[in-house]
Amino acid sequence: MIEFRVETTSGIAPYRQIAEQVRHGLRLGILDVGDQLPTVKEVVAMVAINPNTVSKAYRELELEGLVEGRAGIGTFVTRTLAGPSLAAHGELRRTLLAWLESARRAGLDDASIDALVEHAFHDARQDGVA
Amino acid sequence: MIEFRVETTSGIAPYRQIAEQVRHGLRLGILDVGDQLPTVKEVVAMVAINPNTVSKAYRELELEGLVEGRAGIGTFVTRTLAGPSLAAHGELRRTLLAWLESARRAGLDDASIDALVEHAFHDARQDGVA
Amino acid sequence: MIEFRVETTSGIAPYRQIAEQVRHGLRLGILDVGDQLPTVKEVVAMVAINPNTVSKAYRELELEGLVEGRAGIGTFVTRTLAGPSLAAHGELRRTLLAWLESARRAGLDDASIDALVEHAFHDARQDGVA
Amino acid sequence: MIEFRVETTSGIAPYRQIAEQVRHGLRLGILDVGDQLPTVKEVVAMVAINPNTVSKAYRELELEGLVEGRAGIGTFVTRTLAGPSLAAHGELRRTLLAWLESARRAGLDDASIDALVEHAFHDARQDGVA
DNA sequence: GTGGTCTAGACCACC
DNA sequence: GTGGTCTAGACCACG
Repeated sequence: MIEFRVETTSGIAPYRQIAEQVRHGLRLGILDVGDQLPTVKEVVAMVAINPNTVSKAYRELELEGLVEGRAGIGTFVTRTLAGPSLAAHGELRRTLLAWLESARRAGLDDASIDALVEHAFHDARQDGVA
Repeated sequence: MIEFRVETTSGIAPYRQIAEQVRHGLRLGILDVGDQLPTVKEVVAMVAINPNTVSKAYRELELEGLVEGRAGIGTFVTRTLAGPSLAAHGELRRTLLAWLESARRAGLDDASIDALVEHAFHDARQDGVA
Repeated sequence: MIEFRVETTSGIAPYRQIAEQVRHGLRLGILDVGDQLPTVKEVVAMVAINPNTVSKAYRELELEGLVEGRAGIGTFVTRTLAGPSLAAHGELRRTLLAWLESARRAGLDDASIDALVEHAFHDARQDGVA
Repeated sequence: MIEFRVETTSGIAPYRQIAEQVRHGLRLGILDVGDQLPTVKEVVAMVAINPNTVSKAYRELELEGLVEGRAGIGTFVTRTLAGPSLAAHGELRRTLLAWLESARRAGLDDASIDALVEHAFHDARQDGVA
């Protein structure tokens, strides 16, 4: 069962965080077609937010055609976002974690790592576009 | 001169995006003590947002003691966030860009890369905490 | 300015009725790119429903990429659904109204006309599919 | 035997869709006094919904005095909604299908046809009322 | 003032 | 019990 976390200090609307975490799960193969999402009540118990906020996230995913709510049963995945590249994730993940470890050893804290990553990715995308 | 970008679709308040980009610049050594931030007018010309929004971002940074507004002149950096680890950034950045390149070659699109990175980092932090 | 109507007896959720009427307007050329939708408050004054219900309709349209809400200004059309067939609408509309008139003269009430239309259209779609 | 269809995406409660389709049948002469409706089990096999939902639709029709449930046997039509205009339906239907065909030839898709029909009918009723 | 979001509580439809 | 919807009231970000 996928687990949700909500950072109230991030400035990102909780319903967006929930929806994004589902999309990430679909992309990483953690969630697959037919899987059931936690019920609204279960999410509420998990992260202490209002049921309507969870419903809003699920409704948005439903409009995107990713999940389907079935009254009285729950909400289920109807489409995955995982591509053929999924097989490569394991190796990439290992390399990335190794990089993270080296950054930590070099004395970078989480905020610095975030800054470095976001900056590098932004530049790379610019290059890709150019 | 630091450049700002604002993603209106991200769901993050524009003033937060501006402030965060300044903090990143301070952390990465792109901005240093004494440097002048773009004036409100310059930012407005750069990213097409309301001047009040820019002022709000600068005010927040001033409250954090990172910058100082001098009436009629501009806003200046008073404190940096770059640590001793700054020297290691160049090498880390190169390795990270290489990783990014390998992810692209493996067929991952931006969204998948985001998902992978966020997931790996979250796990790593959990481990660190544990 | 497009006008909304909400039938509370139809069994269709009001927010769906609002959204559908906007889509129809986009399809019939009544609404075009750049046009402003009524503000939430104006709609509330028009049809006496809760502001949140209107927001829900507009948000759904925004997720579909049809409109864009700009804080402090209003909600604006960003994409039309009108196709090249738009030019033919005038003539088709006239013929359809003539048919309606003949049905009325033959003694059909609104309910019978609805039944006849829905039945004919359903059959026609089946044939089209087959 | 009348056939039912249920659109789960329409936002209309399934029990309303079933009941409405029976009323349409009564209006178009497809169902007549004495005819038996499909049993709940048959409907369930036809459209894959919960038996309770079918029962609710039949109960509503019974309250309207249109059908009568006979325990252990089935549900039977007790009143028709077809008027004297029924004789004219054939010709009207043919003309309507011809109109539909011309709309298709003009390049309109189903959604555009829906928009045009609903808009024209709404206007016509307004005129009639006025 | 406008849209965006969250909370709280309620009712309905479906299983 | 589960999701879907509406109402009411509140706060925030933006212009």
